[in-house]
Amino acid sequence: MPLINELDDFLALKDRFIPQLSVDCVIFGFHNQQLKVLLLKLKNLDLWALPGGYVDQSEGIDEAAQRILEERTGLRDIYLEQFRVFGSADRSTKEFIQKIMEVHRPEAMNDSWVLQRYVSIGYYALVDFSKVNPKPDFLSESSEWFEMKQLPKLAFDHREIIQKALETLRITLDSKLVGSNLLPETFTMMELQSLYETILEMPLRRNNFQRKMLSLDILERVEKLYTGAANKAPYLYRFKKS
Amino acid sequence: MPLINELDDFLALKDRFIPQLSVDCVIFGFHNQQLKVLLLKLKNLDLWALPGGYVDQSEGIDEAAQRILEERTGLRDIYLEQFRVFGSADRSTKEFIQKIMEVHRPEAMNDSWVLQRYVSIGYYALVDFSKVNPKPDFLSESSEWFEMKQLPKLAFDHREIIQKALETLRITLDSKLVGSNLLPETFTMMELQSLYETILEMPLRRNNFQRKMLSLDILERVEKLYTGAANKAPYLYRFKKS
DNA sequence: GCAAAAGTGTTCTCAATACACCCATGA
DNA sequence: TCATGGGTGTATTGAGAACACTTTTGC
Repeated sequence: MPLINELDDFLALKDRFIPQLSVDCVIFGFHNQQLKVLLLKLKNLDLWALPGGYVDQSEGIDEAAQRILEERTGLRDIYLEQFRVFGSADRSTKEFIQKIMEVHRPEAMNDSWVLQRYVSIGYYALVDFSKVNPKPDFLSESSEWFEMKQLPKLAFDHREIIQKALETLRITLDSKLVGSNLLPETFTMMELQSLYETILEMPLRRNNFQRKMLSLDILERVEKLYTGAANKAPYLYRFKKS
Repeated sequence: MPLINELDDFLALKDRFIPQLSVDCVIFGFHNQQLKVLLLKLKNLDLWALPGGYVDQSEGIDEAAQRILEERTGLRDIYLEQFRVFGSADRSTKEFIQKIMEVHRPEAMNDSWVLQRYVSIGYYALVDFSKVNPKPDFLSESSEWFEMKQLPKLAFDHREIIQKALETLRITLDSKLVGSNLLPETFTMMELQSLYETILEMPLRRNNFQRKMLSLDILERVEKLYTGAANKAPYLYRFKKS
């Protein structure tokens, strides 16, 4: 069984990683006017989890997060932001790891290094939904996008981590040019506004939003987009390089 | 020699702590119109360092930071904020720890757990300067306040950590009621303004500053302060409880 | 009374808001 | 030509900046 081999191989890597330290990534995407998060379905369990991993002894924590992201999405040089460390004494990681290991290798459970208490560094990532090619890791059977509003049953304290990531995203929304990472190359003003409304969870005024965005001098107009609808064709925009 | 015993005792604590994870605290105080940072002078070295420590297996990271702060300042329930993790692969911790250990126990150097690579969680703390009773730890011979503008030679990447802490403090200045932690119980408007000017490193207009602070509805006037100077006596203010 | 610093009033500016209008598109 | 949604013009509001003025204190 390849599954067991993979787990054994992984458990043998103990010395490669910094012990009791993990990285969890909240990967945000935007699709169909919805803010989405990429989650992994744990094998044989009715539980989902954030993409995560460990920090190799020879790599920095940011590189570890980039590597984990690349492994789960196929994308390089993703926009990434460290936002908080989760390290309270009563983080319920052990119970979940036990559950996971029971499914795979009950006999290896007692002395494994993964059963220790963990401190986890939270990162959030912004990706172009359409470019992501989700890949589950060896502990999970699938990888799917979920709407922020309809998250499934989550393992560990991952619901809290997602919540904190979203709060951070909201606070830094204006200063971080979030759109340039979450939207495709070109987009309409309505899509950009919809993104902001979704993140902030509040309606914005169409005309004022447009004026404000244009006044920031970060967008340039491309051609018009003819959808076939019986109304004025909107311009497509793109973020300026510089 | 008590010094050596203390170090040996400490090195024997290996299993109590989460390995390769440390906490560094940037303790800000305000005195004589100056923003200050509390630093420790490493024994027999011309180097200063931030108060720091390790996370006990049974405590959360926030509690660890609180414990470290209490040990170095004598104060409980300090205002504390996690601001960033420092974990790049090339953090120059090993060289410094070697220097420190050479001074104390050159023969214990090779296999010690403190010589490993470390990931450090940065916290900043805001304290009432006048209430702090600085105490050095067993690796340091003294504990002193330094002006932000005149920091001494610092070990590790502690200069960078202090810099990042200050940047975070600046950004969150308006939303965090910084004054209520850095100033004594009562203070003049001029002192509050001076604090803001020091943190922001920019002059503010006296009259506009006063109006803005009063309009926030977080201050209450106490009695006037008669200094003996030949001018109008300023009111003393205090932060409202609520 | 005078200098010095505290406190208040008033205008100006600019950006965010709100409301209104014009433009393009396909049926 | 009409409904629909995109784009722009303009009045209003409010916070912050800039300037001026009044008040209090000890000499």
